[in-house]
Amino acid sequence: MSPFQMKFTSIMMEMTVEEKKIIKRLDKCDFTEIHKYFVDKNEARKALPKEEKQKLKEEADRLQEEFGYCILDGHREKIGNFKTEPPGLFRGRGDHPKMGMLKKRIMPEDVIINCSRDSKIPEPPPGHKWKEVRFDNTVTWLASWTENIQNSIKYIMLNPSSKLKGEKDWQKYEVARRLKGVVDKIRFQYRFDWKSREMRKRQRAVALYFIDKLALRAGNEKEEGETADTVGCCSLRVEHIQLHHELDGQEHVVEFDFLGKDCIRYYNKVPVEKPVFKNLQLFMENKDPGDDLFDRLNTSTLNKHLQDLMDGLTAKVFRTYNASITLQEQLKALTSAEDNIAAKILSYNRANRAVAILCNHQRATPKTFEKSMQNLQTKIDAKKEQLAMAKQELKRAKADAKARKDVKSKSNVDKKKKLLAKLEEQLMKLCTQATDKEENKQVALGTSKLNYLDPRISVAWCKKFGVPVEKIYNKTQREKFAWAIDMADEEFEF
DNA sequence: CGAAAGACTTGGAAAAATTTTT
DNA sequence: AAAAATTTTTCCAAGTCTTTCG
Repeated sequence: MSPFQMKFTSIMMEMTVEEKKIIKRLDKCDFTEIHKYFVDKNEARKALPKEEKQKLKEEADRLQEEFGYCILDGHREKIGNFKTEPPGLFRGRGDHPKMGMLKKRIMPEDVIINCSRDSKIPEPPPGHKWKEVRFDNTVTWLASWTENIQNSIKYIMLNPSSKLKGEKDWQKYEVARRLKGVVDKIRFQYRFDWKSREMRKRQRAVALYFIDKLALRAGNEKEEGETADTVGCCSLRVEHIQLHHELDGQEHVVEFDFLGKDCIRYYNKVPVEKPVFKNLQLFMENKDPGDDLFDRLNTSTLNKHLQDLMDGLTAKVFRTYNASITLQEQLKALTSAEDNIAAKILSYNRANRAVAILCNHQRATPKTFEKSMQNLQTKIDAKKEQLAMAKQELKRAKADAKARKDVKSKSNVDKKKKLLAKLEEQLMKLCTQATDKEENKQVALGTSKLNYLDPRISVAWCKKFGVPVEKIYNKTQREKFAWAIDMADEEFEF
């Protein structure tokens, strides 16, 4: 049974009286034919002749050109998502209570346009009207509508390459850099608060320790039954941790096991400082598994406290700070100036990976992983064979040169030496690739690279070690991080 | 004040595009 | 030139945090 056959009430509601006469139970329906119809349609599109595909692409480009840009403060800026989302079945992630509900088509009558008073106001499609046209320059969105599944607002906003988003991004990292200046004090403070007479403070201090040490998310409370059951730091429940006085030779170990954002599992066994352990025991006393671990704490009181410690400080700043500082430290520790470019890039990826692991950015093992690993191994074996051959040839050439002592045979030795060196370098590169791939099997690097790592750290590293920025950031990423590429020299320090 | 609404950032998977291999 | 592998882009949410409302 497909996941969607679980939840059909919203579809039943959309059916006409006539349809309801024919279809009484959706779970008894056979959908294989309609499924096949869409699969075939997809195939047909793929099999289209070249010219037809070209035409389709041109049409898409035309749409992008006409609707994909706006003028902000006199500059033409790219829009991130310039189309509304099409109707369809809501999937959601993990065990979502609303899975399979019908997502309705967005009509012009649902859409609010936000633009300048003196701009050319976009025309609604013929025969339609916008819900509203407003001129609010205190917000950044260009259009919005309310989506019918969660009843939340969706927005049309600018692309990350825009000046507006770039400046916001820069600000974000500047806040994180300010945290660097006060983090020692804050750490001292929360250690002190572990002993507070007030339970409220103790919980806050332990939670903050987790957020800082383990890069947990804040964990806002969620409306039950509206979304999948996931948690962050403040919303952890007793059932999500287990205490071990001693485990695998370590003392005071906390075993975390819970579903975080997007239902990604967080599993970790962490030795903690003794007062934390004692406090956790206290927090768990006389509670059921389903009870809140931090019953005297929520994200808004935590953030209020953080605001008092530093202007602009919130829980997520710790994630940004710890991610960026980790990248910087790891790059420093792993990079050697005398390495070749491939080895330096491996070092970069490893530093990036350390951050992704800290932030728990996981991915499913790619479907083709095993095979592609095997292919790589085959290449390595072939290269090794070539190398062995080249070694023999060099040996022979040397013997030959020794016997004949002429110019020609000497230059032949040089040639063989060069070949050998080239093959060795190629083998090294392949092995490096294999290592990188294996270590990256279940780690997703993209999110940290895009959202947590101050791009100036990477740019400075590139400049310092002579690695072209294109090796680290692709075109889109370079556009997003244009501000940093512009700004950072090799001396930049986070 | 707490709850709801609003605005904006962060997230992995799937689709599409591009590159490499056969 | 087709197929396979890899990289990039799109998709569609799901979080965080701020503002507004009752």
